[in-house]
Amino acid sequence: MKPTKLKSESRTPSIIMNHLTEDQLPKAYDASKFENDIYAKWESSGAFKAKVNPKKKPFTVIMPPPNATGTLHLGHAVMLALEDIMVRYHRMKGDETLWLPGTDHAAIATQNRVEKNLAARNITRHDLGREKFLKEVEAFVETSKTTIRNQVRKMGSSCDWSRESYTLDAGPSLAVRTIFKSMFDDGLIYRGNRTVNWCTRCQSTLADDEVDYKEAKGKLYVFKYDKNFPFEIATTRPETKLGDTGVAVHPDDKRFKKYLNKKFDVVFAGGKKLTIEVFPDKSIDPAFGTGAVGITPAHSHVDFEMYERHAGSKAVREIKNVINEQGVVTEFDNKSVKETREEVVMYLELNGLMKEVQDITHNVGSCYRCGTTVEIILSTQWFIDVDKKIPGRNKTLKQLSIDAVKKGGIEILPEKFEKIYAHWMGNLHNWCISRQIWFGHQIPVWYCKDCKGSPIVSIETPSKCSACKSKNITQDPDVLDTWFSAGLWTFSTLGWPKKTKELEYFHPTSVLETGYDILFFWVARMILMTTYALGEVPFKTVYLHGLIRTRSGEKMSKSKPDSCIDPLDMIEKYGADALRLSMVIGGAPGNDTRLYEEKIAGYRNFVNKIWNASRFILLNVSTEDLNKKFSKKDVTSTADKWIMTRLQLLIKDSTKHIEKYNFSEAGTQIYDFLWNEMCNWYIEFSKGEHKNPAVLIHALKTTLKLLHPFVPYVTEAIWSMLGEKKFIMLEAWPQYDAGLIFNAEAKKIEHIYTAITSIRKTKSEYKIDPVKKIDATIYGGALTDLIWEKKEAIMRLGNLSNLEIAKKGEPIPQALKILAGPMEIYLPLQNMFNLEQELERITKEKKQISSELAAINGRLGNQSFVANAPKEVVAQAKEQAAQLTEQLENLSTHEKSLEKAAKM
RNA sequence: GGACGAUUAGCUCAGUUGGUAGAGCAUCUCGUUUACACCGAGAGGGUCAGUGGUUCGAGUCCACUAUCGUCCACCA
Repeated sequence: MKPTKLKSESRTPSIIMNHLTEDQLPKAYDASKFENDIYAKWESSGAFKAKVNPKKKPFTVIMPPPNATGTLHLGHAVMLALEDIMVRYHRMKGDETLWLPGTDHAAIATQNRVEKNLAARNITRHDLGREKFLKEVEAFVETSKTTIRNQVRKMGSSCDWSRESYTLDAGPSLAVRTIFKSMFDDGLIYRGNRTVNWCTRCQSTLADDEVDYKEAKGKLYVFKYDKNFPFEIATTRPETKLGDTGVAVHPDDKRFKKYLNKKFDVVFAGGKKLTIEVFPDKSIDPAFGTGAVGITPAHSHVDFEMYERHAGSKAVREIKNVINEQGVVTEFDNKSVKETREEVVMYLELNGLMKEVQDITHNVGSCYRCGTTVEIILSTQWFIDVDKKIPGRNKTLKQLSIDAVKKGGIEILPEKFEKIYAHWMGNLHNWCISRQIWFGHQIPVWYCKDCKGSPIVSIETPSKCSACKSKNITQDPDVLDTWFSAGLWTFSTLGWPKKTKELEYFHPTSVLETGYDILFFWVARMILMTTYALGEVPFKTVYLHGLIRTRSGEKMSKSKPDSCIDPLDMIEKYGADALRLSMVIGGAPGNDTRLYEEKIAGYRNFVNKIWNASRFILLNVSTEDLNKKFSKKDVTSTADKWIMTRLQLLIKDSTKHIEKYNFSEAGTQIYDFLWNEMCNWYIEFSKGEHKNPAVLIHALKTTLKLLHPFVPYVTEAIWSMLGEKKFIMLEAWPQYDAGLIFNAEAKKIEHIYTAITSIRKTKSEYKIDPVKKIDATIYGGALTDLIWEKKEAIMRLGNLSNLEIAKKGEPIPQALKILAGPMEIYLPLQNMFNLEQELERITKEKKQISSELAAINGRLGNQSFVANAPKEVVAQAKEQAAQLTEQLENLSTHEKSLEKAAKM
């Protein structure tokens, strides 16, 4: 980026560095006047763009693509804030930094949304037909994408828009078909007739982790199929019993031994004839229910697995759906599940077959997209087999995915999620990837209507059947699970399956940052798909952030408008910088954080503080000062040395914390430095005789750079006012400089601060009007020279009318005496002096010091402590004890002299 | 049922190799002195959930208990 480019695009507020007056610099920073302009300048300058640059180290973040369903919420906002911090930091550090934005088509979610919109017009997707419906969806997605893009910009996200991607784009779609074919050829993708989770509203399958289990009250029915059946079974779903093929019991359960492997022909509700074979299975708990379980292989995953285990047994070989895709019980009266259940129960009761009905609570599965109760039905679907060895690799997909994390290729932060990941991955079985909706990547499989041979799996649309050459072929109508394409996201966005330079340079990506709630849905799928496709990890680090909750700890939800915060409202009201800080500071990685408006307002105040610190400096330095290059020689006074020392430590610590992903800690430290050390002390010092423009400017500029990843807008706004031609976002990250560390001076100046604080505190204790100036005398000891140097500041900040300074001297009667490090401070209060009050104050202080001293002496008296503790800890304790002892003696002397004076 | 996390000031939360507790907000007192009232100065407020252990020393490590929460499993 050439700095000269800036001028031609000057659309920012017309703030010119020279001749600044107070009128031109408003007292309060108004974010809304700056943010959009600054973003436009950044973007049009090309500063966000990354290119393959072998001379630099790449730093790559692929943005988790927001769903194409609509608007940005706080979950996106926190993600964008954290990623932008990482990205801006690395860019400043000099890495070639790519942050690639995109959108996810979110198959079911988006289709549902559009269907809902159509319903308002009384149209169903079937009225339109597949082609027209998809056009509706595409139109909707285009609008959503525009909305999302603008919202991502609002947050200040420095992502490379030239590489924006969408899961249904040609590139990612080709990647999807390529992987599908490859996995099919490897035997990892297969078509099978198995039980699946079925949403009767979405009319589609759901993967196991797309089912939410909610606790619900239900009934456990204990009954016999008919009078001839020898014992009772128990179920919560009597209507599914119409599909029973057997009864399983524990092989060692004596009660049922005599019935084992026997067949019973029974007549069940509605005259339904069933053949029930009693067979053994070790998974049955004899203590639960009746110890006998009716097996319904078509409507229970567990029963289906039992079917697979006992595939040789006639009892469980026949499988039939009794519930269809609409949730209608076809093997009864074609009524709903609920109605059928009632009728079956009534039948059992009327015929004396029901032994008892117990109230229980159990978990009921529901669709994570629409909340409808999920039915388990038998269906022919496409699956990924994670337990099959990959040809030529001698490992299963599951093993590959577990090893990627366990063997250290991928680090998950916070670490606790590594265990959770491993556990989940270990339990993964078949991943059902076909969905019976229209929107998404249509499965690249064609069937020949003439020869009915094997399905044709192809990357490109075939024109004829590969077996019989018939042109009478049709594509599988289903689409793929949205997470299938999302799983390819780190590399499908970089051009794969082509061997692009980008892929080689930017992949594996550096960090994947996302909410822990999609660890399984997405992160796990990415690891699985990427290690399979590329033989390398998709990312080196996974950073998981927590959920943003309301003040009372609930999940943010649009149905609760009172506590639900809209990020765009907050940006408008307080600015993006404030919103970013409110989500980043004050929480630990992976922990949920509560957000509420006062918090955001608090960080708005901080942003304003940055503005005003800068404002002070701008109004108190000259153009020449701003143009001058900082040199170490400019650091002259003790206060200068102090602030420089503190600044170096800040650079060191905050950088360390950012490197370790402790953004909250880094942000807090910079916040404290700016507000407390810069503003409350150094700038206050600078108001008098102690102004040093070079150091003020250098400290400000360095702090702004450290702040920039957190609050990009306000720092950029100020940067241009400081006469800088280049963007702050392109400045180099500050480096720790040991040459600017002045430990001795820094320590000395802190004694001066203690002195000022003690004077203020004592005046306050004595209820002296702060406006009223009083006299003071300081016996400075070793600090006497420094006190002379800072006399003006001490007087101004302590609000003194006169200050006498001496190295040491006689106690002053009728005066308050304060101890501040090695200094003795006397405040002669003349007529305000109250002996009793002063003696009381001294007693109180002595008591406090004594107890502190006792604690330290206790430790020092402990031989084990002295022998075992590190010597610097012991030395520190000794020094502290000496200091406290001295203070105590000093106070006692003072006390005695007061008493003596009183007697006279 | 299994696993994990949390419990620190009135509220929201920090506290990263164990060295003797912090921030913001809120509260109280005072104050518009050449950036900022979206401010400044000062104050009060915590036996760090409980019990025990390791240690010279524990908010921090270990064990158990209590309460709350999350995830996984799904007993029909």
